[in-house]
Amino acid sequence: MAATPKLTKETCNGALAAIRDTLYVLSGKWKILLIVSLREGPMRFNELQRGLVDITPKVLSKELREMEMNEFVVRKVFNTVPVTVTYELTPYAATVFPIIDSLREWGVQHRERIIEHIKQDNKEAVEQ
Amino acid sequence: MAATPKLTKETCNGALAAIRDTLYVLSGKWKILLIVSLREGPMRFNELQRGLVDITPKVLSKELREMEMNEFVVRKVFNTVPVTVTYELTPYAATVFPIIDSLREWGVQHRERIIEHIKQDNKEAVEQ
DNA sequence: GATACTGCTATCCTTTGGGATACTAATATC
DNA sequence: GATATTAGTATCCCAAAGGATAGCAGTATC
Repeated sequence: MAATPKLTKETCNGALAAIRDTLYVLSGKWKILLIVSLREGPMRFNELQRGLVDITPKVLSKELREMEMNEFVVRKVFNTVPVTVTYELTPYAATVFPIIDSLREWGVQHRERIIEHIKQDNKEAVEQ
Repeated sequence: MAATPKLTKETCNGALAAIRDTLYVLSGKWKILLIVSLREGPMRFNELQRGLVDITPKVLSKELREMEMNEFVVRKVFNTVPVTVTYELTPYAATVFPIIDSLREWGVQHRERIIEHIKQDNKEAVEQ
């Protein structure tokens, strides 16, 4: 685990470039959410679609194709009737878990903070 | 620091919601990059614009306004001639540093991996 | 023969994020 | 009086992301 470098103009520019790279690969509304879903295990196309309410097949298929190209998922076709296709995470996808976990943790705490704010506001409103 | 919960359907849905929240707050092309820039210290509008090449004043001003609303930055106006305005991170902004660091680290390693791939490809091409 | 299931693709359309360019007020400096 | 500086705003515009809807191939089941 690399330590956070001291922040100078140069390391800042390096950080900006690295972060741009990451955001580019994980771009779009769905890729991160798909990885989260697939952490439960391999899933079929329709399962993924039902899990992520509101994603249309067109978009789902596009995102999955991009994730295949980036070696995040492997697509496996099974000779059943009707065919089943599963998508599963690669070991490389596991390298983004730290990102996902930090996003999740922050989201949880952010929501708690918002709720606290609302409680505060209500209290102040009653006191007046 | 919360441990990563075991992944079940329920925790997965909770994770999805939390991550959606986070992505919503950090949405847009620039907010994360602005936080990275401001980690060096308070900066003025034009400094930020020059630092993030290609951001237009319209977009910069919009992003900064949203970040102010989310309590990520504080805007300070100084009575100089001409006026100077600085933006600086709040303590709350520091809570997203773990996200930023994970994005940066992944980006660095991803780039190294890509370069390795290219080297491999060249080697194989020569061997044939 | 109609319907259902799988995993998609095709077409069309809308939204919106964000870029380009120009412009403002207020003062100081040349 | 022209120009530069600050921190923006105003207006227009465009490309891309993504949603809505329909449909297809292949087989099984009712």
